[in-house]
Amino acid sequence: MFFEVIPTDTFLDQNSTLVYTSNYRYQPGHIVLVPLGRRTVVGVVLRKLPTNEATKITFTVKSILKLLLPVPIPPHLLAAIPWLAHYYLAPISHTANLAIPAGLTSRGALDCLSDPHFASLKPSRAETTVRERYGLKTAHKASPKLTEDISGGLLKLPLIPLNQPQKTALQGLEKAPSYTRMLRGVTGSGKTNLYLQLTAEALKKQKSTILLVPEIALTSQLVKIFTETFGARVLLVHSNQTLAERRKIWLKILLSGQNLSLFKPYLTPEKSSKASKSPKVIPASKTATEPPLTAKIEQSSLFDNGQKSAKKPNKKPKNPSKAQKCLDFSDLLLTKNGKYATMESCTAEPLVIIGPRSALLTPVQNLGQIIIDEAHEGAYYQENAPRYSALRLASFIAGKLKIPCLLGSATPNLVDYHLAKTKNSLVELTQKAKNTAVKPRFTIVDLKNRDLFYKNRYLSNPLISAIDKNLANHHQTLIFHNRRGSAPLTICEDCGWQALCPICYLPMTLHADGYILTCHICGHEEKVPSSCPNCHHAGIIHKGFGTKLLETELQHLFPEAKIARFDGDNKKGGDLASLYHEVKAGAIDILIGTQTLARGLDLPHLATVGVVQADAGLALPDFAAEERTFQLLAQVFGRVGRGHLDQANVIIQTYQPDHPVIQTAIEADFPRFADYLIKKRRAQSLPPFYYLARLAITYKTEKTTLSKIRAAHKTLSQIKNLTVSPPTPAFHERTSRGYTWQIILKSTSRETLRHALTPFSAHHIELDPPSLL
DNA sequence: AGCACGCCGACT
DNA sequence: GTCGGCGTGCTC
Repeated sequence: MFFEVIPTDTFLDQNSTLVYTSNYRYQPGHIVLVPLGRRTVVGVVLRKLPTNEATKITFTVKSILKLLLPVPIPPHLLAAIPWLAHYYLAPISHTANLAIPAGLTSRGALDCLSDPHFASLKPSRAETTVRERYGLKTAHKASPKLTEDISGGLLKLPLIPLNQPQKTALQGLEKAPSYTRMLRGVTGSGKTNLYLQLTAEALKKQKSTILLVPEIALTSQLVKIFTETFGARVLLVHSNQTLAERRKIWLKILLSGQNLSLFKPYLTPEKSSKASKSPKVIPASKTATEPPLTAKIEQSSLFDNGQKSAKKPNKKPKNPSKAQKCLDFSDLLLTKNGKYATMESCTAEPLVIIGPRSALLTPVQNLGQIIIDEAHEGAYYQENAPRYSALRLASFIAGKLKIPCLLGSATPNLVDYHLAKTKNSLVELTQKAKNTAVKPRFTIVDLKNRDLFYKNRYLSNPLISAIDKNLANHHQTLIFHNRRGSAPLTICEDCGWQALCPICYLPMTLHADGYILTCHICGHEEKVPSSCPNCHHAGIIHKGFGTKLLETELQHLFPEAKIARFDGDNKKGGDLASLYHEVKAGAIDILIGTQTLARGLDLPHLATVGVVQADAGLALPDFAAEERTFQLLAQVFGRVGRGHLDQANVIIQTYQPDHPVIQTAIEADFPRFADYLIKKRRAQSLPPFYYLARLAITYKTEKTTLSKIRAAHKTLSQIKNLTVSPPTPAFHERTSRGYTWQIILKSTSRETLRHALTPFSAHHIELDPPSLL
């Protein structure tokens, strides 16, 4: 039999899959080990080749070496691999990596042999089953409990009853004509409540839910309430987990509700009528001719408890049967009595999986719905290859499984909003659930009017007065500024030398505590030079200002105040949680923060929000700058006026008081903002009216880069229905990999873009970039 | 990723 | 003349 296999960790282009042979009945979705060139890589079985295609094979076919996991990944996940590769013009071997368990890369495959969660699937002498090993209850216990649960005591906490607008919204969502629908609900309108309701309903139907969140923060109310409501059914996936932990969860999801008796058919090789007709076949034993790596893998079966001692490097496998024994799962499933541990009585146990982008690619068997919270968040877009949007992937999966995919946000991305609206799948929740909420009083301070800044150059007089007042009343003030560190630029006054990161060639940010320059891209650190490395002049100066500088200024202005800074710099310290507790308890007077702080914190003692420069984000040369500024401001403003205090005010410092983004953000009028932006986008031929793509070409030398990009430009310019920008140096023009130039492409047809870019698939291609920076 | 193949620059 | 740099292409 011949199988089409998607190899991982290779640079095969677009849709190249490879053909391998085996006598075992592999299923689509099986994760296997295959020889590739001189290497051994992990691959995913896409399908068994039909005989008519198999007979056409002219090349020599190698054998699949081993089955790595007994259960194939679910069909929707398998289908996502070629779909992503096609939709985003990414190498299929890269998209395949997304669907296999964390850390199970070709390089890591050997390590996995010693990973207990992979290796020790073998039962002990006792009658252990795979399910028990993973703490999965067998159905005869779990199943009846579940039904009771839903009608009565399933939920650990009762659901909060929906109010009328929420009920109406729920009905609206049910009526939505497309699988993907959007819930635009203002802060406090009770989106979470709807998510809980939908999840409970899915559980009732024995269906699992994937709930995507931008990131799992310690402070996340959403995670807390879901765990409290659904108990052990909730599985969290997050980046703080070790590879082994994530793999364990991945496996738990895969095996949850699996009927293990299904494995039986392919445990036995087909009583093969000898190697079939035309194609030349290298049997598994022969492929392991030379390298020690192959020999190692062949000898140590994944299911031999990973005893490394059993391996003798350099020793060649003795016979084919030994190698093929890897496929024999009988010891995995055999009980002491020599019977197959059949799981026929098992029913699928529905789960609630909560996690970031990657949680979408967990192997859920009985998926009933996908919910994406804060669907506008940039975290749903994967920045590194393969670049993709979790929203689009979720839509694909939803369509494939004919299940709903719900996008929830107060300030959705324009493209998604427009799409939902035109597809009649937009439901809006415009009322706050609690009527205790107060509308904050907004004060706009024009940064051009320097009379308002005589007390401090960064903080206006009204803002300083407000802080004074709050200190007297033991209320909190939040100072928002979306720039970390002390100063973003360090330059030589004399010769113009600039402190650049030696790796990224981008300006480094001064962190005045410790007097260190840090690259916010790669994390590189170095000391501030005492004199200019270029001209030896002593006049090194720092320009611009960040949160650390504001902290110093505020401490000078209010020496008695307790000040805390929340930004990416103290995030990893782990003290964020304790800091948050202090803040919540009211022990902190002034909070300074970047967007890290803007996200969903509930601050009961907060009376004033001060935005240091509201238009800072608008200056960026990027088509998405306006919507990101609106989203950020809406979030920041939303921190105050939640009904804890009877007074709330927001002070906005800006150079552009009349800018539509600032105006609509103050009025919390998303529809009007969307209307303004959609007109602009139409006029400028930008998304959602045009599709965008970015082609970036990198070479060692500037000369090569230029000649290649010019050639690309010439070719692309000849294509109809395609707008091609002149070649420009990329934002990160110079990196350690070389020089990068780019071309921006626009078209009303995504297909045209894909076609045009296919010949350049070896380069960096980004389709639907959320930003052009 | 690795590895082979092939095309231009400084050397015994 | 060749040794060897890296830029390019291939892996069922």
